[in-house]
Amino acid sequence: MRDAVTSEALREAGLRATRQRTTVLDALRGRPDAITAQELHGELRGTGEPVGLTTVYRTLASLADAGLLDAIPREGEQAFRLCSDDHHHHLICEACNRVDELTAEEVERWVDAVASRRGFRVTGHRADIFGLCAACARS
Amino acid sequence: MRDAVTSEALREAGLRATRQRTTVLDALRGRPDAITAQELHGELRGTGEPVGLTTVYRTLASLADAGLLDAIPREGEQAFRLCSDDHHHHLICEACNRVDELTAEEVERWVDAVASRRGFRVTGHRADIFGLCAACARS
DNA sequence: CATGATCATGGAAACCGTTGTCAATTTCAA
DNA sequence: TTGAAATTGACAACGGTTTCCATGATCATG
Ligand SMILES: [Zn+2]
Ligand SMILES: [Zn+2]
Ligand SMILES: [Zn+2]
Ligand SMILES: [Zn+2]
Repeated sequence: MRDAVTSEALREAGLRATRQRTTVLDALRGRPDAITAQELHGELRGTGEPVGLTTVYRTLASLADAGLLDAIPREGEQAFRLCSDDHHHHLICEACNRVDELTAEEVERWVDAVASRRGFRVTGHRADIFGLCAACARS
Repeated sequence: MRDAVTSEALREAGLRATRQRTTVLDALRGRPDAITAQELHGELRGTGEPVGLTTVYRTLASLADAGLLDAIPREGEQAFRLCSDDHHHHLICEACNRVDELTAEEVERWVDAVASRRGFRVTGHRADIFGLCAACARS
């Protein structure tokens, strides 16, 4: 019963709780870094619960659609990370791919101010910081 | 001699001022929207100054490297737009691809505050607003 | 339990934006 | 003018992602 929460989350996302999907979602839990479909496929390949590459791609896309994952663009490919429901921004380490969530009142106010000043109808915005996390910077 | 400025800009970027490169850079002048390599290649195909697709790709990449262009990521591909030298953010219309530059003191302060608070070594940041420009919103 | 109807899986092939290859051409300093 | 070095462009290759489709799992319903 170690994946009761996982199955629940999948069902809430409107997805059947298959072995593959719970495996993918479980692999994401507690992981501080964003990971790509290919990387995840590689990691699962070794374990007793492999998941087809196509299925990993599909599952990550579905979970991101459902708002359970954030898509973190990386050089030429796309990485994913479990995220909270609420709107947030990111602190992204380019060395270890760790992603921390940030709330940013000043950014939200900036967006509103700019939009109303220029008659712009906002559908979304993005504000992320790239660099080296404390651990990576020290080495 | 209508492209004296263009040639000059190319040379400053460390690139020879060939017909193809001046054509590409001229096509970008005065254009309010970001455009992809394929789109630009298509537009130039009709004119008397066509440029090979590979060359368009290479030229846009070089100009972006030189800091003359901003790369604006679009669904699965990359669009480019002439930009100013100084650091700035973007107001991006998803309908007409118009891109306006924004300066944002609040954002810069936010980045510094977050970084110093979490011992993060910043190498870059991004803050862009997506939606519909005044013209597109009204239709 | 059947028993279909629907959804999910995964290997292989296709897709598509982009980059590499390389012979022919152009640029530019001397 | 001239030759070394840079540039061009048709074409092939690349790599992440998606599509195909035959097989297998899931889930109502009787
Ligand atoms: Zn790190
Ligand atoms: Zn925000
Ligand atoms: Zn617009
Ligand atoms: Zn900034």
